[in-house]
Amino acid sequence: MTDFNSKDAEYLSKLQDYYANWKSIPSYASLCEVFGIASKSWVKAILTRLSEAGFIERTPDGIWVPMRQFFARSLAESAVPAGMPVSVNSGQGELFVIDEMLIDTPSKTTLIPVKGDSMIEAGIHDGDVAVVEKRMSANVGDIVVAIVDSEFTLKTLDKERGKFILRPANQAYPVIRPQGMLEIFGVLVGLIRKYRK
Amino acid sequence: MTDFNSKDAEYLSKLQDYYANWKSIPSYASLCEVFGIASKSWVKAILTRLSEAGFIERTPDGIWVPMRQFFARSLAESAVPAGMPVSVNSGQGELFVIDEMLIDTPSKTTLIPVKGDSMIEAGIHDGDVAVVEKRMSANVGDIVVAIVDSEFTLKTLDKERGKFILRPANQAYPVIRPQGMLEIFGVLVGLIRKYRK
DNA sequence: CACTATAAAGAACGAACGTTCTGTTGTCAA
DNA sequence: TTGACAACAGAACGTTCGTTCTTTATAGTG
Repeated sequence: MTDFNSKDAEYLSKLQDYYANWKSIPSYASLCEVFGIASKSWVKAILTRLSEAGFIERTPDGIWVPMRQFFARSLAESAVPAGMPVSVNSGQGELFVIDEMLIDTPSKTTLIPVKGDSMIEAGIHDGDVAVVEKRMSANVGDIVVAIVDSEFTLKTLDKERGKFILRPANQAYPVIRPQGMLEIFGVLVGLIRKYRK
Repeated sequence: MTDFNSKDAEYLSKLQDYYANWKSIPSYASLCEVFGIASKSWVKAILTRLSEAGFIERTPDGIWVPMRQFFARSLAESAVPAGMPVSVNSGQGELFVIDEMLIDTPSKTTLIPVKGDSMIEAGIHDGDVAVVEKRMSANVGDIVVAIVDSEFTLKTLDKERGKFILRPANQAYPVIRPQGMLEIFGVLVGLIRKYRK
């Protein structure tokens, strides 16, 4: 048994595509097709290495399922894809979310914890989890996740004298008028909140 | 093959208990234990009747999974249990929610669509889905689902001169001072919102 | 008492699955 | 040229699963 290597990174990528919208439980035979190989035993060897590297794990049923960090490398550090059961650490306890509506474009949807209360008047609180669909463009009035000073910020998209601005839903926060191009990460499509017990 | 009968209602009840916090995929052999019988073929006959009655269905993998109305009879019409993958029709699209933290007491947790804006200052909007843990009692400061005039209402629990009152988070709504016993349905433990696309 | 429907047990069988072991390439360095 | 190793392919085996068929026990009814 060898270690995780560059070849395994290819298989990891294929497995990510598979898990992004899996409709059936993976078996070694079906994963042969996913990997494009013919050997069940080699599939097992690959999966074993991927699990030793911490990307997947086995349920008590023996089913290979992805772990939290499975998709982490391809996304921002705080973002986790929806469209499949993933765990998001939002304060205490874990929250699992599957959104059927989002399954169509699963890799485009991420969950991002909300920090601060700049959108509190829109009912979006500190600690809420935002369900965000990754898109480059948005419409005026949409609540968007924009990248300002290389940080995520959640604001309402608006237009002022022909230029896009980011409007907070909190009087205490200033309107953001970005110089040049406005970099939009995605559009808010859902929200999840958790009350402490 | 006979129709759904009273005996099947017993099995339905046992199946509800099983699905409330299933940790493994059901097989005919494992469901023998759930039902307390020894015959796989009879398990299949039972499941077939339950599916014809609309309580469960089979996935393309052949796995028996509960349908939406599976738990409906034991709960209020608008309430659906969390703790397992269920579908909640909240406006457009379906929303699937599993909450690991709630799995411990799954049958006690329900999802209830929020109507009205009496809690809007607490960031709870019309159309949001409230995750409610069914409890008879609550603490002052908790947001509770109470039954007032045989209707669900979501308010903050407070105390005034030794008596419990229900305080809305909206100036336009009055404080509710129930006569006699205050009937509490449950405590708000989570919130889910969905923005139209 | 005989008859019949219901409720369940149990055997039998093939297909699918996971696991292990052995065999076959291809590559690369010594 | 040979040896070693990585990257697979494929056979073999035991187990589990779902399905179907047959048989048995129980309860009710005329």
